[in-house]
Amino acid sequence: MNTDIDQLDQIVNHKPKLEKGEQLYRAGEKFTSVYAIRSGLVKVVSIQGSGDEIIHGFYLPGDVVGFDGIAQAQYAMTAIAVSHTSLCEIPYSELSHLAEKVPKLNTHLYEIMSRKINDSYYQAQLLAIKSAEERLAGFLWHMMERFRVRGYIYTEFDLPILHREVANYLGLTPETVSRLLTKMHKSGVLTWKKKHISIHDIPALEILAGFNKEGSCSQACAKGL
Amino acid sequence: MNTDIDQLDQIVNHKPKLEKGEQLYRAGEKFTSVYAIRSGLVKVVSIQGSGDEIIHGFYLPGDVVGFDGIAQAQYAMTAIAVSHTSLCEIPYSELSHLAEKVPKLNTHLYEIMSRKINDSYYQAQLLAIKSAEERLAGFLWHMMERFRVRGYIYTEFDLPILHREVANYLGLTPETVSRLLTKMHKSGVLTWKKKHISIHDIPALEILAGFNKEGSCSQACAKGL
DNA sequence: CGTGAGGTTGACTTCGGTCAACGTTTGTGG
DNA sequence: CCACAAACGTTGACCGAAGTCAACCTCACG
Repeated sequence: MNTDIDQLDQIVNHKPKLEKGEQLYRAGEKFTSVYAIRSGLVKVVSIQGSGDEIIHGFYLPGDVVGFDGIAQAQYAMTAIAVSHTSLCEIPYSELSHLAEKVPKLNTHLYEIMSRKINDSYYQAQLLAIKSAEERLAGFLWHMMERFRVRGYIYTEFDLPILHREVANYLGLTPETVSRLLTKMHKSGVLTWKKKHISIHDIPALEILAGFNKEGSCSQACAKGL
Repeated sequence: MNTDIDQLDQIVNHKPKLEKGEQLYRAGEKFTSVYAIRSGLVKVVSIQGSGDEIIHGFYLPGDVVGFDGIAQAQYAMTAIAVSHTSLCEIPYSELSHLAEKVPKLNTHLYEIMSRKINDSYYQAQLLAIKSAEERLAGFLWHMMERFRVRGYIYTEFDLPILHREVANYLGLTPETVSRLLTKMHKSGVLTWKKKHISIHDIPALEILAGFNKEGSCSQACAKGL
């Protein structure tokens, strides 16, 4: 077991930190590696001809980005550091070579990718859910949950992303996000000031996210991610 | 090469056909197999406590469903046959066992899963795109493209799904879908009558889907799926 | 300081959802 | 094979949630 980890360690390159706004990889570039995030925050986007971007996901420490590149041997998306970020580069050729000798690694990779598939199902669900309030509440609840399962403090955390970016991710406008945050703040559910989030009333947040009316399924589903 | 295929053939169970409406697997069930679709159409949904479903994807012959189950050793979604469907069951334990001996199989599986990840990125993009018209046009264009890359006739094809289901998938209402289809029909872009689609004006469809204003990226990206 | 990016708030508009009535197709049983 | 029912599809009138536009505020940073 430990030797497996050791072998993995040998192929990992510890990349220097990325500054805010720097690109990790660009859509269309040759696919070479996946990256494990050690600290910071990365957003994965696709960039339209008009220049604006569509945000497909935010990735926290412990997440792995770059799997979008496997299918076509080139990255399908662009990954950008949202804050100062340090990461590990894992060259794919060496990874798959190693995986041939360590079946457990394959199993693990399948799990990661399967989880990503379920993740995007969850996002699709967020977007298909009607109201803006449910989307935003659902998004914030999901972020909270991600901190929780990682064993971090989850009622208070930093989220160094702009309202504009959340709006983009949820298919809303910054104005709507702002209005909803004001509303949630006034009703004592949570506060988001200066890139810091404090959750005050988790049950209320879950109600806003629409968990109650859908029964336990949605919440349980989301929790699994 | 051929022997690899032979080995794969040995672990595949050729399931009898599924009737319309029958479930292939249910969310929460123990994960055992993935399924390759031979003919017909399968939808993958999550079912809410309220009883209604959220449709996450439609799968055509040649697609493989069931990867949602890997992450947690149980299916995260429910798969339902939309029309009479025949498929191959591929037991996952035997698949991963075989993959240990045939590295190429792993590579292939990674590609399939990576493609699925990109697929759901594309759906998220559809949902995040503002207008109902762009969503519907984008959806229809994408279906057409899927027939095209499979080498089928792609300006005429059967799509045995209800308006209600497309609406659900796109986060719209059946009424809106109906109105838009009427509009597209009148303007000579395409016709969808009796579960049969005829595309008359592909460039017009692409404009409706918003490909022009986003430059080549979105279209190229979607094509890769 | 001043400047510019981001956030907030308000007035107005619009797209698409809702509700309801009606038309059409499908499938079933007599 | 027809008749009926139920599900699906279409169309219209209306309404509300969220987008747009604009003005103003706040804060970080040079």
